[in-house]
This record gives sequence, C-alpha cells and structure tokens, in this order.
Amino acid sequence: MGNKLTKREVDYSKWYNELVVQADLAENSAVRGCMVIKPYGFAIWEKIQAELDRMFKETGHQNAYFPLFVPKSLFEAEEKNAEGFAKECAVVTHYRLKTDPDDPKKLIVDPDAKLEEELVVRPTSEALIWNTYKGWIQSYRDLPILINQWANVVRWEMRTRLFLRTTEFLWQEGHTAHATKAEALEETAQMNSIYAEFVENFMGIPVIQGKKTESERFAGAEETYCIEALMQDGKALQAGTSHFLGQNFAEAFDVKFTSKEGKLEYVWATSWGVSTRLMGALIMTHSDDHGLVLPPKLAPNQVVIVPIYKGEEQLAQISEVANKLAMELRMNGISVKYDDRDTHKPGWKFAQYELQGVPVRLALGPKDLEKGTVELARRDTLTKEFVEQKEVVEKVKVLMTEIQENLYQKAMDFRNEHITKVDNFEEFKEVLKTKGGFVSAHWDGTSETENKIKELTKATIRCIPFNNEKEEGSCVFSGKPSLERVLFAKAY
RNA sequence: CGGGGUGUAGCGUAGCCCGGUUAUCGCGCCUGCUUUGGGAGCAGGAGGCCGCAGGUUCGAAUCCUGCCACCCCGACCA
Repeated sequence: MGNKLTKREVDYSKWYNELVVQADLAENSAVRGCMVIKPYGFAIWEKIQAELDRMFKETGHQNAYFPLFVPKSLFEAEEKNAEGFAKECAVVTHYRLKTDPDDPKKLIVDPDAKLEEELVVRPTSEALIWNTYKGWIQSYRDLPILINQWANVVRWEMRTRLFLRTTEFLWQEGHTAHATKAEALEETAQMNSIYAEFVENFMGIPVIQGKKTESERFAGAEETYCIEALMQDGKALQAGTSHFLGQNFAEAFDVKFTSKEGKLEYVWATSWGVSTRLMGALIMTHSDDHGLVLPPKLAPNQVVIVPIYKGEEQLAQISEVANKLAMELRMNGISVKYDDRDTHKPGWKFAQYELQGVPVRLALGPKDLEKGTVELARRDTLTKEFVEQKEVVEKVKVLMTEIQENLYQKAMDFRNEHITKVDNFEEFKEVLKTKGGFVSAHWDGTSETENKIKELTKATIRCIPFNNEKEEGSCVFSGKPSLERVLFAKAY
C-alpha cells in the first residue's frame, strides 16, 4: 500500500505513517492517489501556512477564497492554460444520485440530473479568478489586486506519488493583477524570492532560484520562475513557482482598465504557488534512518520531556521539576510537550520522538533529581549530554538556532557537492548515472536539444539560475555556442 | 494504454508447483504479573468470506476460467 518516493524510500516509507497515509478509499480506482494527512503531519502544514501567510501579508497580500468548480466554458478561455491542464482534469457531469431500480441498496447517477455545462474541478484557479477580476477592475485605481487563496486542487495525474504528486493536494495560489508589466514582473520576482527565503530560512532547505525554459514553463505563462531543491537521492525537486502571465489572462477574460492617461489597457498578471509537496521536500532533505528530522522553526514540538520513573510517587517528584522546566521554556517561546503517559516506556518514547523529528529531547529521572541535571539529546546529531537544570533553558534556546543552522548547512554542503560542471556529453551522462544531482552545462537554447537530452538521459533543465555568471562556451549536446550554463537534473 | 508482478488478520508474511485434520510465523492489539536511563519479559487471549464470481472434485488458499484491485517499469506531471 502507498506510493514510494525514492531509492531511499524503503527507509522513508517506515515513517510516512507519522505524517500521512495513502487514503484507503476502497474499491474505486478513481480515488487512487489521495492522501490523508494525519494530525502530526497537518501540524507541520499549519506551521508552513502560518509563516507563509505572515510573509504574504507583510508584502501587502490578502487572503480570499474562490470556488472549487470551474465551468468548462471559463476553463477553456485561456487556450494554452486549458490545453496544458486538459489531460488531467476531474469533471463533474451530474448533480444527483438515485436509488438503483435493480438494487435498492445501491445508488446510481441519475441520468436526468445531467448538468447542462460540465464543471471542471480546479487544477488551478486562474480561469475562475480572472473571470471574477473582470468585475472588480475598471480603473488603474482598482489596481493592484494582490490576493492569495489557501485551497485544494485536483490534478488527475497518470501516476501519483505520496506527497509529491497526489491527485488532490493542498496549496496556496496567489493571483495578482497590475497596471504595468514592470510591476507584474517585480511581483513575480518578489514572490519567488519570498519562497526562497521561506524554504531556506524556515525549512532549512537550500534552493536555487532561476527561470524555466520554454518547455518547462507553466501553461499560459510568459515566464516561470522557480526554486529548485536537491533531495538526498540526487534528484531535483521544484519546491515553488512564480509565474509572470503577461496579459494572456486579461485578454482571455477581457479584463481592461482605464489608465491614468485615459487609455484602455489590458491588465498584467502573476500567479504563484507552493503545495504540500514542501512536506515531501522536508522529509527527503533532512530525514535519516531514525526518522524525520525537523528544523526547530517548523517542529510542532520543539522540545519533548520524557520522565523516567518507578511508581507514582517518583513520577510526581519528577513531574514537579519537568512542569516547571516546561513552563520556563514556554515563557521563552519554545513549544514543549511533556509526555508523562504511563502507557509507554521511556525507550519507546525516545524512538517515537526521533521518528517524529522533535529537535530536542530532555529526559528526567531519579539520577537527575539527585544531581540536579537533565539528559539532553539532539535529534540532528543524535548526541546526548547531561546539563545542569538551571542551565537548560539557555542551552535549549541556543540549540534552537544551532540546530536550524546545522540542518541548513548540512543540506547546503550536500547540495553544493552535487552541482557538477560538465563540458561534454559523455561526462554529462556519466555524472547523471553515477553521482546524480545538478549538472551545470552549456545549452544552445533550443527546445530540440532540451528534448533530446531528456530522451537520452531523463534529465531536464531545472532552471537557468538568476545569479548565473556569463560564460562563453558550447552546448554540451549540439556544440553550438552558448552564453551561460544551465542546471540539468533528473527531477521528481 | 503497453510490459512485468502481487492479492492470505490492522501491518508484514509461510503455505500454492504436487488439492486432504482446526491456515503458518513475526509485529501490533487485549488481560495479568514483573518491569521502566534506548523500541521490555513471561503467561494467557482476541482477531481470517485465503481479492471477487463461477467451474473441476468426495474435498479448493492450492487446479481451471472470467473479473476486480494494487505495485513496479514506460507515456503524463507541481
């Protein structure tokens, strides 16, 4: 049961269960590939949401909500977008069931309840939102519109993968409308760098910012920016995207405004999103053979306290110290769980919280009561030490930062070791096969070459990095001249 | 949709080739006692339409036919 992620996934699959399970929706193949997010997994998603939401609002965005259903006529309005998603749409055709005349225990779709116009379950909301914006925009004074929505979307992929490509997934999608091209481009870049900042600082995952080539671009976009991360198995993962949509949607939905100069103009658009895929990135970046490893900023519980005791009397003594400690930590803004359940033994709890990736574990037993100490264990290094009780709070405060930075640094080192400059195609194939990771190579700028390389190696151009050095060279495949290197990788 | 594989308890499985008592084992679950500084030990217990339907047979988890589902590899993709 369940989809698997990677070669390392034999290991990962053991602890998916902490976060998520493949939805068990019984005998209908149609629901394959949905996931149930368990409370612990959802708590992590909520952390992601809260921080991103804060960043969006700081940059002037507001939340709103738009419908799940997109009438087909709206969906098809922007041709490229419609074409790009057409093959993966769930479609509602009926609105009623009735009792099966042949079997009163069964229900059948009532043929009399066929919808006059089919409804597409949104794979993304540009169409519906731009149809709505049409009514909101008349003048340059109505611009910009800076809206985000937290929602679910459905994409009927042929093959699903837990976290990375589920049929239904949660995400946020920002949809902005601007009076000028420059402003829209600036918004596109801003949101991409907000994603980068969030993923790096909060999730501890280093990313490369860049733009997509034409063939990897979002359907309906003129330019797609992205953040690309590298997983421990050497495959790349697109962790977020930000699109400059030009005037494509404004034209498709006839959204015009009167400018300061009194001219009627089409509105400029952007859209941007990140999804529950980020949780996949989190697992595949930091996890080790003991389970998840969560960066402190993302951990639902930053500290767990485990009492070690014999009998209720001793538990009471330990709890007194533990509760006081927990309170002090909480007053310092650290989230603490005190697990005094007597249904599980300490060893079990140690293993369990390692599986869940709790950054710091404190154990308190009779020895500690005598000596005034606490046993402190770090999840990232799996090291243990005894700390004076009166120094624990300070120590933990420091560790929160230290662990956060350590995880980022480890991932960064790994990532940097796996960017390989390559100048001929033999080496290109060899690196992909044996080492994996990003291959930095010259490319002649054509889709033909890109496609051929994909056919031959399964590697795609992940992005053209923003901070690229200009460097003259010749295409690794065609030998034609090139002005800069691009990043290739096998990707999820 | 093409190629390969698998369906036996909540999970993981043995048995199937070569049909024959009450379907194997481990994890997990429940009860009791002993335990508790790294996933406890002992004793007892609960839990199965052997994927579904049909067939062959005195007898089917096992053989035959059909169907269904899932997994892996490809095409598609955040």
